Amino acid sequence: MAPEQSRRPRPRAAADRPTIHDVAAAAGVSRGTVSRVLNGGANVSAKARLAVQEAVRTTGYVPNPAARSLKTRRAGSVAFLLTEPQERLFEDPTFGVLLHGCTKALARHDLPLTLLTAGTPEERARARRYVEAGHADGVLLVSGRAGEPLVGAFHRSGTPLVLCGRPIGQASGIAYVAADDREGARQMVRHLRERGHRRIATITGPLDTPGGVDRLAGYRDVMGEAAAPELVAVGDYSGAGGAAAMESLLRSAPDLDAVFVASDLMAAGAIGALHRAGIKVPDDVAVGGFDDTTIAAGTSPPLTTVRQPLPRIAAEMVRLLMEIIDGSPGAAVILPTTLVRRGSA
Amino acid sequence: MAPEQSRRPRPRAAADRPTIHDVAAAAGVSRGTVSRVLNGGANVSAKARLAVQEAVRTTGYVPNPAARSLKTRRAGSVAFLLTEPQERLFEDPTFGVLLHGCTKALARHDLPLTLLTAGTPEERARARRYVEAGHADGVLLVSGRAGEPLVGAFHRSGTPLVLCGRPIGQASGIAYVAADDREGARQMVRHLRERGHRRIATITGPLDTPGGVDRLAGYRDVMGEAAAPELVAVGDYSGAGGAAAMESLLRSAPDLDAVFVASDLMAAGAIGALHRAGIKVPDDVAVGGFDDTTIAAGTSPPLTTVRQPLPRIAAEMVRLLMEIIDGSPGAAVILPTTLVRRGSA
DNA sequence: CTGAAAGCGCTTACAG
DNA sequence: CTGAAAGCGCTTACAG
Repeated sequence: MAPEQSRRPRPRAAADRPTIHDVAAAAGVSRGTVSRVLNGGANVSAKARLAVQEAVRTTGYVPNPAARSLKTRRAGSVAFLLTEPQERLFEDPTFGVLLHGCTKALARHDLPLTLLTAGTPEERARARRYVEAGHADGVLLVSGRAGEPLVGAFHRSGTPLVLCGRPIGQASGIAYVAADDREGARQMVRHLRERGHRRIATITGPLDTPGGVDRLAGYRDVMGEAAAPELVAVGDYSGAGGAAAMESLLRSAPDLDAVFVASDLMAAGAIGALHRAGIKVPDDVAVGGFDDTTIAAGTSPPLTTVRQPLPRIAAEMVRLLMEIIDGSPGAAVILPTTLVRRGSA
Repeated sequence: MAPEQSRRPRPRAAADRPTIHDVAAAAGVSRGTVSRVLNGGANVSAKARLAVQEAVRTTGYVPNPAARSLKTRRAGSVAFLLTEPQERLFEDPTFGVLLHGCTKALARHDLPLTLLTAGTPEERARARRYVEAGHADGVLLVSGRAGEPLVGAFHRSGTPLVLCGRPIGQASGIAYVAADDREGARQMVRHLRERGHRRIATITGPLDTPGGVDRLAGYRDVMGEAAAPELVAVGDYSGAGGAAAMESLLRSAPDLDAVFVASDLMAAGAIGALHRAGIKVPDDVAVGGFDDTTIAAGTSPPLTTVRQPLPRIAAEMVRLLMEIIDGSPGAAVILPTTLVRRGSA
């Protein structure tokens, strides 16, 4: 343990902040009545309500969340948990958009979002301790790999949990929200075929992720027997990994005329590799991506890609989590993708 | 108010979790002794300590954070506040890296990070309410524009606060951590000059941000009288904005032979614009960026840029905030940048 | 509709 | 070194 581990913040300033007692005194009512006004105002006379509201204003009262939490047994916040080893998370705009969308959706319920990252066993233990201490009312879990231990742990402990992406290698009954990865991949590969391409390669995501598995499956659905092994390279969702996979495909299948890449970030890497090899996009090789993040508009040529409705995914994740926290059994929500045509294919 | 605003989570499962009382009973000591063991263990006999530790293990006890918080008047968490209007935040990897770095550094103090975004007045009010309710022990504030109202508000209320980037248009005495933007810009422009470029343009950040102002100042330091007005275009830190600014420069100064762009994301946009104009990078026009995020390695050609030590900035922000929470007066920390040479200049 | 009272689960002087 | 007790600031049956 590093010495800093024991450093904890000191109390804030003075305890001169007004409490519910001060408000009650100012309004000339009991603390119970103040509390009732603050919590929906059932069974409160208009006169009492007005007096309390006025007193809240004049005293500048803000309820103490810890006290409220202690009594209600609700944390009043939700954890957003990223389970990935690398910094890769922040290389790919996908996560940021999701994070932002969840933050916004939660804000409408006045719930803040606590960010937890858990790439190492130590971080996993910390995240679990945090949630199971009751610090969060529920967990939004992003990027779980096959058999992610925290998914199982939270599922078993009854922690309200919603995943982003179809769970792989987990017990059934886990709530999740995902784009229709498989159909999205089909849309892209069909598009490439309609444009006359036949030797269509693919760069997949990691095969222990739903985006890796399902987008490859969609590719195979459309390609059928044309999906030769030398046309498939496994990527890792990074830009550098996309470039490396492209170079490998160029060696294994030099006659390829198109490539479907399972993420925009990898597609940007692949386009770079094609440029360096002196291959023109889309004239020599067409490139299709997946995600439609800001990366897509920025490549040269701009990337034809499959749009995941990320803001909607985030909103649905929050909606589902709220329902589960309220006692619903959860669900799987699959959202449609759309093909976005730009210059690369 | 939307109806969902009133929806709040219900209590978690049963209150069957062990409390400090159960641990005390199991260990055969008082609750006070359990608490002392849990909080550093001063003045506790070895025997009592062992008994308590064993009891904690057998009962599976985890302290209730709300109860602890109520008593100690510490929130036990820190807010990471992003004050920007757009989704732009998540377009630029800079923020993600910072966020990740702060999360990791805080984790070493066992403090979770709560993400707050405040681009609109409504969000600002919410963020302020949140922090001033005592939900956070301090605030890490990123991307404050000149005169950002929340900076002033937190500073005045005595909330422990550390900014990322030099504050502009604020009272003095606000703690911050920043890269040496001005010197970093000088490094890049000097490099371009050493490579023989003379008509060096620049695309700045917004001029109400420190990165906008200070990197432009560094450019002017080196360029001197060669910094003609037609060589300066103001960008907005977005990829599209970088492209637009580049196109504008190409019109105002068609003879430019290099451009220093104040962020990698804008530089990527600028390179795209140059490609579309049929201008070769770096042969016709050299391009230098700023940040050294993952974007830099992904452009074609790879971007020569100025590295901001983002992980270190994050670590220093957390270190400073901890000190301020502990009662220190704060400080300004300026970290050196380094030139990273790749293919674009 | 409202007040008085109990209690959520901790921490921390205060005695001893 | 340790226990008994007070109290942090709320909410919520319970009476009335």
